[in-house]
Amino acid sequence: MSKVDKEDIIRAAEEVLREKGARRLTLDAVAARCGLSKGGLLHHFRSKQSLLQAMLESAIASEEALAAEYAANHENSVLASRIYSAFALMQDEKQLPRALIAAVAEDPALLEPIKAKEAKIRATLSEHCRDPELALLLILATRGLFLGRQFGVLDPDDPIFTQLRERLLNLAAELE
Amino acid sequence: MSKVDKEDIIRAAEEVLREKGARRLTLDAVAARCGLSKGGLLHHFRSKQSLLQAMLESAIASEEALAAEYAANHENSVLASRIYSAFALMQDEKQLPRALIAAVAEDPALLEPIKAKEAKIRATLSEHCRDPELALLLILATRGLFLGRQFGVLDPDDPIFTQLRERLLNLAAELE
DNA sequence: CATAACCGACCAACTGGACGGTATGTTAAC
DNA sequence: GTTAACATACCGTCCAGTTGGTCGGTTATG
Repeated sequence: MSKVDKEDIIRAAEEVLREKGARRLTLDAVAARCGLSKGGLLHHFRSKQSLLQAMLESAIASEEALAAEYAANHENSVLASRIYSAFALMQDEKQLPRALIAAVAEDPALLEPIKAKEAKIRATLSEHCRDPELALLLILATRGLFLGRQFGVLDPDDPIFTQLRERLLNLAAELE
Repeated sequence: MSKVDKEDIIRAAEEVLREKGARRLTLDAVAARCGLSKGGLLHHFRSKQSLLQAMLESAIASEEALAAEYAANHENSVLASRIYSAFALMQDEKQLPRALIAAVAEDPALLEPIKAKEAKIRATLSEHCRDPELALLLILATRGLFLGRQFGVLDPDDPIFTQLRERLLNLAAELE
């Protein structure tokens, strides 16, 4: 049996979440999913909350890394890098940050870190973009797509994802 | 004691949802909230799922009514009416359609009607707007705001709500 | 008109299962 | 032999849904 680490558990939790919905994201289900007993799972995460927190942090870190990578290769891309990272996160089926849904369902207070990050991004936009309001609008549209996909309201294969990705990145380029 | 009807129960459920989060949206809590026993509640809704379904339908109906009202007073406002209705729904604290969150948490399949409505709106946009892609983008930005607020990621008093509302409606007017 | 039959709205008590968390091993590495 | 990484077996709670009944009103009947 292959060793299991926290990363594996987070992946497993995301899969359970995707397949069964937030309500059925149980410790038993996650444990079973990654071939662990519940005791073993709780050895890695002391409580369900701490697992959810880790899921959120993992999602944020992924997004941050993707944005940084893009920004490193493109000048003046504060806005574009955020759009890019959101789309990249979406496409990566393995690391779907559905944690959002579960966190909101379980305890809205878990969203504090997201709220903080949100404020930071907006501050940066105000500084670097000609039209911060429009810039924010593009970010919001991206999030609309993002959440629509996470929620299953939009078909993941819908061509609008690639269409709007291009469009949004073009519009972003004009703003910075 | 005042009679209780389905509408009252849906309101009560929305209040519980807003105050305690999706995880604690229980039949007991809803029953207590509207001064009913659980048995009485289940007399009106045969199951929790059917209550959630009704909550969603109620939210959809509200949105539809608001959009229709706006469209009746404005020519060529297929897009604008949708933006208007979303903002109006947001502002109405009594009828917050948090049902979305609860539904996703409980069973993603409950979102089918929303998915269907979504497709219909997009079809209409394609027909009536000069630039359907951009129109959809505006809708998505609106939804980004909407969900951000529902999730508690955005502060309800944030001035961007009114700012972006104006901006979005102006942009919409240029498209149709 | 009286009353029996019925019905919708509602309640209190309960059941069975799910679920988060704990307590207590067991095993293997260092 | 101590610690990390698990497993097994529980416990207490919460919760959806069931059951069996009450009570007020309406309708049908004689």
